[in-house]
Amino acid sequence: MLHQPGQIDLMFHALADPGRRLMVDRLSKGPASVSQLAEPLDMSLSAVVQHLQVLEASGLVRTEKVGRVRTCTIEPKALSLAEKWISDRRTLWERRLDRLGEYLAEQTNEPGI
Amino acid sequence: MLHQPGQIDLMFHALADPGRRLMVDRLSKGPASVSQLAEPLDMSLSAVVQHLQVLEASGLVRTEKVGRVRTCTIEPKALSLAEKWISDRRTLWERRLDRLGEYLAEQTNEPGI
DNA sequence: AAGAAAGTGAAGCGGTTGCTTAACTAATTT
DNA sequence: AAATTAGTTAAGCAACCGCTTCACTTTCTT
Repeated sequence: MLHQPGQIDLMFHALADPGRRLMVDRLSKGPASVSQLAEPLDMSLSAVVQHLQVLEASGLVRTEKVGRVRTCTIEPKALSLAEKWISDRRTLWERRLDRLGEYLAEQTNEPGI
Repeated sequence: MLHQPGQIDLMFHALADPGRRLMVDRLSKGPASVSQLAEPLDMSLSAVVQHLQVLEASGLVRTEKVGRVRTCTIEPKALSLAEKWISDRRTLWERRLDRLGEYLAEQTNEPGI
């Protein structure tokens, strides 16, 4: 997956919509056609196609059309990328907290107190 | 169609904006005041405050005002929650892929072929 | 060949978002 | 006490989003 600038923007934008997250959730359980994706989604098929375009543009979902049915699958590498963005920030903060804890422990164990 | 958004909705909505992600990024390096958050952000202080409200409502950022300065910190537990949402879906898919691989290997090693 | 199924594209509409400016409060400096 | 700093709130506006309907194509099924 080529990591062009803006993919993170596209992915987080794509994940911001509850309907699209529901589609990702469905696809995490296995491939599905557009109609299958639409089925639990109280909206028109057309709306689902539009959401799908957003997901595909973000790289989170890959689709292939065979005959008249388009089959959709999630792209785990793209999911990892979003996951990593969050994880990187979280661990940076937690490392900072750890250093602070060590420093405080050091201070209170100082012999001169 | 107004449905009560849960924390996951609020968090992914909050993370969808590049400016807010930049604020989270800044806060991952340590606490900051509102003005410090605004400094690299080519927009008015007022706009930054509004972004901050979105981040705080989502639980991703905690703030505390002392005197006239409000200090902001990120909430790693909230970050983990978003991280876990993605991770859960990704690993579900990857486990599925693994099972499929095992099945295929079994089939091609079948003696009767 | 006729009809149904699966999806696509365009136009349009109302609600939401991100931003601005301006007027304001409260805390700190001078 | 006056000025400055730090932030807050409200009003308003342009752009964007999610959705609908309708017209359409392509691919199966009968």
